[in-house]
Amino acid sequence: MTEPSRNRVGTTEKSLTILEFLQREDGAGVTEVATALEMSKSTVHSHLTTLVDCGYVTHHDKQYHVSTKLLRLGGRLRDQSPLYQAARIEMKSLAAETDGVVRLYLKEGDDATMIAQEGYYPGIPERHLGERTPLTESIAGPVMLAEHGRSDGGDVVDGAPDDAAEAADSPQVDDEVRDRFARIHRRGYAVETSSTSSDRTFAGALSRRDGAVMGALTVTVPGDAASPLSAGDRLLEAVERVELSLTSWYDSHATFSPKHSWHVHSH
Amino acid sequence: MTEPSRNRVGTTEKSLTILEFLQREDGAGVTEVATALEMSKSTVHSHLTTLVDCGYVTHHDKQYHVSTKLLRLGGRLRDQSPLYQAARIEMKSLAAETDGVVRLYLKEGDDATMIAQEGYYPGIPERHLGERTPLTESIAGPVMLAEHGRSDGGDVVDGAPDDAAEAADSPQVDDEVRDRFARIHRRGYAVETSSTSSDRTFAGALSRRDGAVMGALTVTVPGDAASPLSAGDRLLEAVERVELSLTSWYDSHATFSPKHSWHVHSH
DNA sequence: CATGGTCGTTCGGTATAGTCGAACGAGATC
DNA sequence: GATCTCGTTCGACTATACCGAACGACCATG
Repeated sequence: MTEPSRNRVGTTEKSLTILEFLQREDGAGVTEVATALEMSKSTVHSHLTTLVDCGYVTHHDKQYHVSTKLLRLGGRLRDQSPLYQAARIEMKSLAAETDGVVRLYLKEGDDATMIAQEGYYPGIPERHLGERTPLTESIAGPVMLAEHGRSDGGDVVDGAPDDAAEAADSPQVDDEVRDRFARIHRRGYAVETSSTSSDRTFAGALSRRDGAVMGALTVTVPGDAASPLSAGDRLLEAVERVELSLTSWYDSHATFSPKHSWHVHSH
Repeated sequence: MTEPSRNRVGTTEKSLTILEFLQREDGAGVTEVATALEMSKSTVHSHLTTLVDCGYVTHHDKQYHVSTKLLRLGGRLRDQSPLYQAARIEMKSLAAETDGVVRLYLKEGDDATMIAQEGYYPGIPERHLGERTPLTESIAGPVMLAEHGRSDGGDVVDGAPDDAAEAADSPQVDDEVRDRFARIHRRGYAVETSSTSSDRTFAGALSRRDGAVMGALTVTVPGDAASPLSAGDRLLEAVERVELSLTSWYDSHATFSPKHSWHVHSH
């Protein structure tokens, strides 16, 4: 937030700060924004009218709210991503057969972003659309780190200075992480039981044929589910089918589309 | 787009234009943006670095893409909306029982925005998350207009100068619109058969207890579905349950929260 | 009915900062 | 190794974003 490099265009930065403030506060008035962000009322008013004119903010009854334009722009990004295109069908059938909640994560850098969700039951641990969590948290991350390590062929923990190394920076947890990764490798997926509820979550990594980890697929079933065991096996089937569809997508789109490298974010 | 009023902060407007250009083009380089938007390269570079620093754009391999931050901000907006909170559970069960695709629309002004989707089958008419369509198109709109007219008690077509009046501005289609609305009133929901495929879509309006139309619920089933008749009845059940949950939400949150008026947009 | 308070909005002066063109360096292509 | 293209940096100019003050509306309160 505080300027790390000498970029430019502080005006845009200010507008986006106001936008995110409206997001956090679920709407606000002019003076409310001005006092909170320590700006003059007239400046805030200018920025808000600009955001309204551009369609990012609505202005009803002296209250400014963020509009659905952000959802529209973000939704188009998701709908166009090959990962979502490849996973849509399997997410639906996986959720239907396991009667659980299926979530699709996109790996970007050292974080995992939840970009799609299928199915719902009350009491499930909340996870918001677009929520970004570090790879070291919440099974979807570790399963990708483990898969990333396996694709390199060597040991992950004390191997190359990788993303995975950050997950095992403290030596005393080396064995623990190593064991966890070994278990993931053996089964092909990871399991986690919720600490608050009795829900079980199964997670599998989605890799391209060249080994690049693109994301992860997750299915959460309630503790009193009919057959919690088969959920893991069913997840593996879904993962394989998604990967198959994913590689076929890349094969068909590999012909001259340098623009659609679709951010592998490998380093 | 072209300045309708003398607002302010043209810089922000320029940044957002660049952002939307990246959205449309699925990523681009500096000069590509500069030539397309008729700006100097240095200016574009400044704006892009700012957007990157704020997290709205990623910068990999000399290509700038919009990031998932838009999805995150838009997703939080959706997840916090009472309409989505009230409809989540019913959307899931409705999709499971009809084996179709359930969509939730939010009424904002004279448009309907698709904010949630549950279920999927290949070949379904595409509709993107956050997509905004006029109320006169695509059943979700008309069903809201019809419900809006009913809540006013009078005839919609030549009644008060309302939102609905715009749907019937041309006199020769008055009867057609009136008949359609009457049919919707009689059954409680609207039906539409896809012109391209044989899919059938059932739509019902979601109103608050005071009569304000908040949105619409939609279920699309393939033409060769098992029991297409029951989908409409099942939809009605879902609509009633969502409305029940919605009014209870407003009752519990009515106690001093002027900020969460949640844009009824009735104007 | 009057009045003090709050809020949103408008207006013009001033100095900040966003814009532009030119120049530099890296990378690819032939 | 030469030439083109692209991304990035730098400095000067001036457009323009910022601010404070003032105005009008709207609610409470006396």
